[in-house]
Amino acid sequence: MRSGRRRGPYGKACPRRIGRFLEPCLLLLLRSREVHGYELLEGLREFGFGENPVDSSTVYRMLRALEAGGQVISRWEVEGSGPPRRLYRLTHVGGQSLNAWVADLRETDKVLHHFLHVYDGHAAIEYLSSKKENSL
Amino acid sequence: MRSGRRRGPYGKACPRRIGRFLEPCLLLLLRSREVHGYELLEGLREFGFGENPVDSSTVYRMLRALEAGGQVISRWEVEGSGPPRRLYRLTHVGGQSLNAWVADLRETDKVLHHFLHVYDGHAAIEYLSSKKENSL
DNA sequence: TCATCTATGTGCATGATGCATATAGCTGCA
DNA sequence: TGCAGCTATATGCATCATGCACATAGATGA
Repeated sequence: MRSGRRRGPYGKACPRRIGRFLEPCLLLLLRSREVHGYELLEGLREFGFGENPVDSSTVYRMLRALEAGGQVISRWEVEGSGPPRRLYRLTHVGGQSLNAWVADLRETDKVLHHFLHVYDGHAAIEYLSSKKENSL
Repeated sequence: MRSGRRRGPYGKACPRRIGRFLEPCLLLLLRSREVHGYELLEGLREFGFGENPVDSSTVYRMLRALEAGGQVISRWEVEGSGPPRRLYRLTHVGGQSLNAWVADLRETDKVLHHFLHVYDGHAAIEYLSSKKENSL
């Protein structure tokens, strides 16, 4: 019980990830070139979506939402083998959004480090030292 | 637009936090002594819930859920001034849960660092180098 | 022909969380 | 005396992110 996955809010298993982490990962993967959704599913493995894979429907829906928000633009690629692919590329707005995400994620990183620092006993909990007189 | 908060999934604003980060924070704050909910609201400011405060209802509901799961135990404190307080303390199960959370959060930390590393251009995206022949 | 892989997409359910609101005791002020 | 405000806990409702089941459809190979 509780080994990498939680007794999930989502039926069987749910990874403990950063909230909406999928969005900045897609933006980052799209930064260098045009990619289609199915290929992004593979690229996401690199960012913690390997052990806890994200569902394909979530990726496709997120891509359509990003396009609706002007962060990416898509075009159909009908040539080549297999069913047609929708190729996405990042827009200027999407690049700015990625930058904003990164700024937030650096803050998240600080918070996470502080939490682990306190857990490891290297820092006291502030409200405890300021309210020590209450119960000690 | 998009400055620390998102055009929210939640009406006005929603912080980009670690998923369910509230739970391990409460467990960590309860590790050292008995605390009541209202006091935990103040202690949470230390863990990134200062700029984007968590709603009190969320904290109280989480505490009841933790108690239902045997991770904390509560008792009423009727003495003292003000309305009665429900004092919570960590159980052994809760301590184990905290340890499991920390293990997961260290993984989250690795993923986050990798993301920022790639963003800063210090690492290539793996699926790009392995599939270069596709479009380049 | 039929299974399988690639590729995209919709419908539905659930969990996490914010907002509004309720209750109630206590404090202090006018 | 009454009322505002603080402490403290709690419920109802709405919304968003996400997983699961399922649908569609071309290509490939047995």
